[in-house]
Amino acid sequence: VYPLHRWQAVANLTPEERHALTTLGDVGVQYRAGTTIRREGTKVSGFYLHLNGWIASSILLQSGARFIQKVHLPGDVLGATSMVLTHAADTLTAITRADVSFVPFERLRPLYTRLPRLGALITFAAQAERLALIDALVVKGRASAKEQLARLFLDLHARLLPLGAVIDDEFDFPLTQEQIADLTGLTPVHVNRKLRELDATGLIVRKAKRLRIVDPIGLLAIAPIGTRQLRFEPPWVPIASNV
Amino acid sequence: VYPLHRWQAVANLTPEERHALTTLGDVGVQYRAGTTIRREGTKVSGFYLHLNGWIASSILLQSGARFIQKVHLPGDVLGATSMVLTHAADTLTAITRADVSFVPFERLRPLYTRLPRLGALITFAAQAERLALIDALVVKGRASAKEQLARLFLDLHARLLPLGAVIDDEFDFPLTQEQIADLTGLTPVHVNRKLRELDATGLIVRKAKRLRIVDPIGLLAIAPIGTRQLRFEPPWVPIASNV
DNA sequence: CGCGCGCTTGACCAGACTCAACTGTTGTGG
DNA sequence: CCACAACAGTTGAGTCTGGTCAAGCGCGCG
Repeated sequence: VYPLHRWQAVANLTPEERHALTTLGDVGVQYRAGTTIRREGTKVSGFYLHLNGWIASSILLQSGARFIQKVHLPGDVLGATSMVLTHAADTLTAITRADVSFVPFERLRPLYTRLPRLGALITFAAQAERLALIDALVVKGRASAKEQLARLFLDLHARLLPLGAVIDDEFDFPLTQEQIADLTGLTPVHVNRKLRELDATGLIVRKAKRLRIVDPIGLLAIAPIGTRQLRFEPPWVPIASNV
Repeated sequence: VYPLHRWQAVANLTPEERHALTTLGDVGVQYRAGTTIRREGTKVSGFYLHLNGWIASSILLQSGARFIQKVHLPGDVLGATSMVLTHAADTLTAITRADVSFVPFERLRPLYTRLPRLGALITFAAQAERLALIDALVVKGRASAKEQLARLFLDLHARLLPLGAVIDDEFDFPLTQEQIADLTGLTPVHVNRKLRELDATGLIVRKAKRLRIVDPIGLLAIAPIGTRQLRFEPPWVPIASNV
């Protein structure tokens, strides 16, 4: 089932809207770890709702290098940027075993005409993702390797929290160091060194695909940018009719 | 007047829609070069339509460093990401003398309810910007200084073209090297060296705040990523009623 | 006409990369 | 249940891209 926490964090959904969102996608499909869900450059006819697991959205450069634009978690909307294109902009790869639900683009059309609030909330989601990208860009542009890693861990922590996947500041962390490298734009070797450094400084503990944030305040002090608070029901979103 | 080319490139607007867009903003306000239009962290109540000139959207890091997230050109929508926040995410600064038209957020609400196609096109615009950010992020993450500069020039060239501001692959280029540095995440000194290198290689010519792309093919070969073609009237945008 | 900002250049430094070897872990098939 | 292959992680040595600091230059504006 598609979790609605991302939507409910920014608006009170009417039963009708909630129903429209939960029935939006096809039946869930499971992918094994390492499997490709959708490849960059293929024709696109829809996007995906993220039900379960971790999924990477990556892009290839002319040089053949790969960059992971974002690690997606349950509740996210996947591959929606490609709705302005004919061919997919990014490759979606299952990091762990993962479940997604496909949504043909056409199915959005009635949302805009019949449930304008949802149309506005789709804009909201896009803008929120855009903001996250701006932050990522700023960090990539002006922060050191260690600062980037600190931000990555805090970001994942904050996003896993509403999923109930964080216990005592510790959570499953399935990313390999190579994937962290593709995510930060660093090399695997350098990622390794800086990770051990963070570890040695007592800020984090890594063990068997789990990560524990030992010193959240210390990490926050390193992080190059603050966290953002999304606005609930902003004044441009139409008002719910039947609440 | 607010130029609609960005919108008309992706959809056939009805007269009603065109009217709604052109009457969306307040009367234009002019800012002198170097002036701040809106500062990061201040309360936001609306966004801006970009009428004229060059405008930078920048963000400060904890360290005090500045990063220019994007250079905006006429026809752009400015500061719209902050519509999901209470306080502005970015600072808008006029690079040249520039004109903008303010739009209170509330004014978008009737667009979603009464002109659902425009609601969908606002989502479209947000997704297109998001895509541009993904590309910028990928480039920042995996490209060398020279590659980044090549991409910057090609990007500006492509965006200035529909404005009629490019003559014989030459256009006004008001950015200082310090601003280019803030835009690429490099230092002004390094920007200078790489610019002269591009110049010496015969790829570009700089003179008196103008830039000429001498060897577009050569630049394209250096650029780390291709250009994207936006889809016209994608199948999720509601169909125009009275065309 | 001169002052200041933006551009240029040089010398040196450092963070991150490359290459390469080695270790530990995991999962799989005999 | 063990052997081993494959892969992830670790470590070291040397290099290079880009950063830092500092000084000089020149155009354009007041």
